Amino acid sequence: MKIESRKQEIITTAAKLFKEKGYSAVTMRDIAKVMGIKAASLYNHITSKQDILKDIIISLAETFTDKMAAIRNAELSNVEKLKQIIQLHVDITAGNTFGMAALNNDWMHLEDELNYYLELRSNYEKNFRAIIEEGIASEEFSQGNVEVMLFSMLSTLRSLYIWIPKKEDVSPQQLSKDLASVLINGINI
Amino acid sequence: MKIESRKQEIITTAAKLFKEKGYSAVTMRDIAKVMGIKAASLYNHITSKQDILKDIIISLAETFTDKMAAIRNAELSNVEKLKQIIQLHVDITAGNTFGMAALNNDWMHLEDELNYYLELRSNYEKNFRAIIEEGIASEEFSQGNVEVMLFSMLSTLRSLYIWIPKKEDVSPQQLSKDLASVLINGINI
DNA sequence: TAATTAAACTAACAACTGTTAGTTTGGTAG
DNA sequence: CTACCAAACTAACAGTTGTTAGTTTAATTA
Repeated sequence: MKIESRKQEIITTAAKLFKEKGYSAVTMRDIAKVMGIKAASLYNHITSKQDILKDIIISLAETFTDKMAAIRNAELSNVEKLKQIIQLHVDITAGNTFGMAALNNDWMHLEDELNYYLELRSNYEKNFRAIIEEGIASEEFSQGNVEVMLFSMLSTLRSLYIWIPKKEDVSPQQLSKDLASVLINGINI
Repeated sequence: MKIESRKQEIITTAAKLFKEKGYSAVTMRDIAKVMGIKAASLYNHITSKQDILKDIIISLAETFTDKMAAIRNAELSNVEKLKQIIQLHVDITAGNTFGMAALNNDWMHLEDELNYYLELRSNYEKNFRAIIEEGIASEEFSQGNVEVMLFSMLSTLRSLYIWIPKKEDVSPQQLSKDLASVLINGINI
């Protein structure tokens, strides 16, 4: 269906603009202008501005939730699980920095799906926390403030959308490796 | 001057709303409603919406720039400098989570002062990077990807405004300590 | 008491917002 | 050749936006 691909073009364009200025500051006329058409023409393909935001955010959030569940249930050491989480973030973000910006900055503008999104995020964080706790229990990780560990790693991974576009020369593979090194071993000698 | 304190009330209220929905989604009528007055009355105290944003962001950015310069030039080990940077972020953020949210999320909506802000931020990052590089040269820090180290620490520190309000029971002192431990030593055994 | 003044008010503006309705265009399939 | 249809268009809407102008209120000062 051609309508699908045109719709996708609109969503991609919108995500790019949302990253620059945020959902609220982007008008339908802005999106249309970038695409070289009039705002009213957008409605041949999408149903509303809100619908664009939902399409960008929910699919990403569901992907994270699904992959996290797979990692959590895998037969792996907790160190290995952590490395897979890092790779998950790097891979998804490298493939869609614009969408990740919206996920991080514009989720509060979701209307119907806000609670659903919050559930997904809460579920994700719970699994992340559990992996850290299990890693401490198995003496893979040091005893320390679990919340600070979680917060620090999650902040870094969630900020990748800012950083990756500035370092296009770095491969996702190398970045994952370096990130794992810093997040797990710190920076001391 | 009473006008100053009333102006400050407006700025604080605005910052609170900016944190929730972002600068663009907050209207002058929103701010006025929270203060129990009409939107037009705000203009007895402030000159424009843009002026509120500038007041919130620039003062914070200048504080960071000044304190960073002081730390950089201090007679301290690089480990100690890093710990002071961490404490700087924790202290300022704990004292003004709303303003820090605007600093992080709404800087792109600055008009006249956008370039000035970008210079301050660039200067800040340059000093931060230099401390890491000097720490590696003096063998205080491990050899590793400097950009990833910088990015990871900065992402964590910049996200504090999200995290601190959720953990009101933790003292800034304790948080700085735990953060330093995780950022420097990582989470491994 | 009279004058001053900080800080609120009402009313209005021009521009912009997301969205709808109905129409035109140009290429493709029967 | 005709019918169809995706995808653009023009025109318009009702509501919201930041902001200005001029006015009222209530407390303080001279």
